[in-house]
Amino acid sequence: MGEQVTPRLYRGLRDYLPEQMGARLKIIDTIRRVYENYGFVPLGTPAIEYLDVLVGTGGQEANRSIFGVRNPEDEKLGLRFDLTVPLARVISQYPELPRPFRRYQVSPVWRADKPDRGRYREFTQFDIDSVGVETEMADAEIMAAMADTLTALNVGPFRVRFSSRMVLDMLLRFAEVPAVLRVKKVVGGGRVEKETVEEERPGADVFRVLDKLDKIGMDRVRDELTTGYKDESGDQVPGLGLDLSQVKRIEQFLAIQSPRRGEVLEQLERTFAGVEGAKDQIGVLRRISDTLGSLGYGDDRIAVDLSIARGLAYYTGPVFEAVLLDAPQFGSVFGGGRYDDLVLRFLGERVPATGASIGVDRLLAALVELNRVTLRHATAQVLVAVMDDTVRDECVQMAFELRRAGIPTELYLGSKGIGRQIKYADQQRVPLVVVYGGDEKARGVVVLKEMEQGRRLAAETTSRKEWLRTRPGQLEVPRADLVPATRQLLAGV
RNA sequence: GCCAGCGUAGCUCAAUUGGUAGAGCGCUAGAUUGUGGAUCUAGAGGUUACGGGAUCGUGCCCCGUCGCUGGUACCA
Repeated sequence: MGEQVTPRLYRGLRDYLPEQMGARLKIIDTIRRVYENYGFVPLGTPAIEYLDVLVGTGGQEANRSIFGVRNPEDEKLGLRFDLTVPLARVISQYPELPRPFRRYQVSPVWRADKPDRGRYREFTQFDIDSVGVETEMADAEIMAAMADTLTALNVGPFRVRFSSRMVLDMLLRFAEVPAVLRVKKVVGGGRVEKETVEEERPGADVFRVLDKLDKIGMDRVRDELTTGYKDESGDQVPGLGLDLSQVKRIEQFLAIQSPRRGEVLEQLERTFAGVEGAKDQIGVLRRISDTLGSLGYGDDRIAVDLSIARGLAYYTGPVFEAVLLDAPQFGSVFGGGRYDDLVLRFLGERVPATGASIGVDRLLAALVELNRVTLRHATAQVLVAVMDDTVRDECVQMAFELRRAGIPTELYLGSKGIGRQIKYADQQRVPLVVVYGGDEKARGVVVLKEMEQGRRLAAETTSRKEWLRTRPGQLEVPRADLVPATRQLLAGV
């Protein structure tokens, strides 16, 4: 025999054992129902794409943490890192597709990042996007679908928040932040000698810092915008070198907060009164807010939050994200926005598009933590136990009667005794067990065992004799009534 | 990527100043005359992450690799 191989999983990847997989599929079904209710149509694309399709000809795969793929022809291939780039390719490749093209797609994506709590190298995204629509009604519709999805998923209280990339661009103008910042940065440490170098950073780097506001607080944000600071571990965090008047204006902007959407927008309009183009952009947000309001999406579920700074490189208009209020540590479970440059790379033209993406795995992790999903190993509602060979044929018959009646049923195919069989059902949380042996056969009945009820009653007795005598949670029905009696019991479970 | 800590049975952990590994839970089988729980009995399961070094001798010390955890950076 050859050398044995250690069974193991590449870091950042997971198996989905039946319990988790069942819960995932349920989540996916629920989301899909909502998306189809909005009339989005399904799309599928391959996991593997040409590298230049993924990253453009610039070849920045290093900082995009793409997994490469080796093939026999030695071509430059990679695994998709999101579902939006494949969508852009499809839009460009099939001009015959109807516009607007409103599609949903649920697929795994891969990123070669450092795995972290709730962050994996393979994870599944479920996206909706509307391509070819200019109107902000499309953005409002995406947010409504986000809210409806989270409601359908029974995640508990949540908040969808939105802002706009344009608003943040205006902030740079308002605070007079230049397009290019010169940043002093310490490199090295450890075995390499430390030295200070100067680096050019885009003005939009300000947003990267603002995004940390929740996490590190205003004092630290102020430090990082100006001179930098040393954190607990002694690491020097470089500052962006802004001056105090610039920071003051940014703080003035960040102070615009209210649980009421209308109020935030009013304040913003006042603050940005002198900024060119501000009125138009704020008008877009106001129309979105009004539309949502008239549809019954109140301030409790959807809010305007100017601190959202997600994914700026790529968005060109409204941006949205959703957080679970009972599980804020999971961050944004659902996010998106408008990105009108989607197809530029392929077609050289602008095609307006807006959409959102929900992280199925992060969501499941949050729901497990919140105790809002039941992890059940079994799909069967009924286990037909087999007492011995003399009743085997009839047990097989019964199992198929139940299946043909549409009741998910497992027929016990192992070789253990009746006690083990019931334990097997117990461990997998199969709610009902059919027991049928010589006694039942002689009397023309079957025994239906309600496992959950038995579990409760078992706690009340310590004597096995008593436990066996009462046989908690069992009832006998005529053999002929198997299917209707089972159906009735399951309705009560 | 960087910093720190950790890595002993499926899980949670124990093992006195270095003297060649143990418990609970779980699992398996059985008993309680055809029933989950409780109880009782028995059993399986570990090259102490991996590789090297120092030592008469190491789970324990040193070096390296890998993995995990926390922090930090990154996150289209």
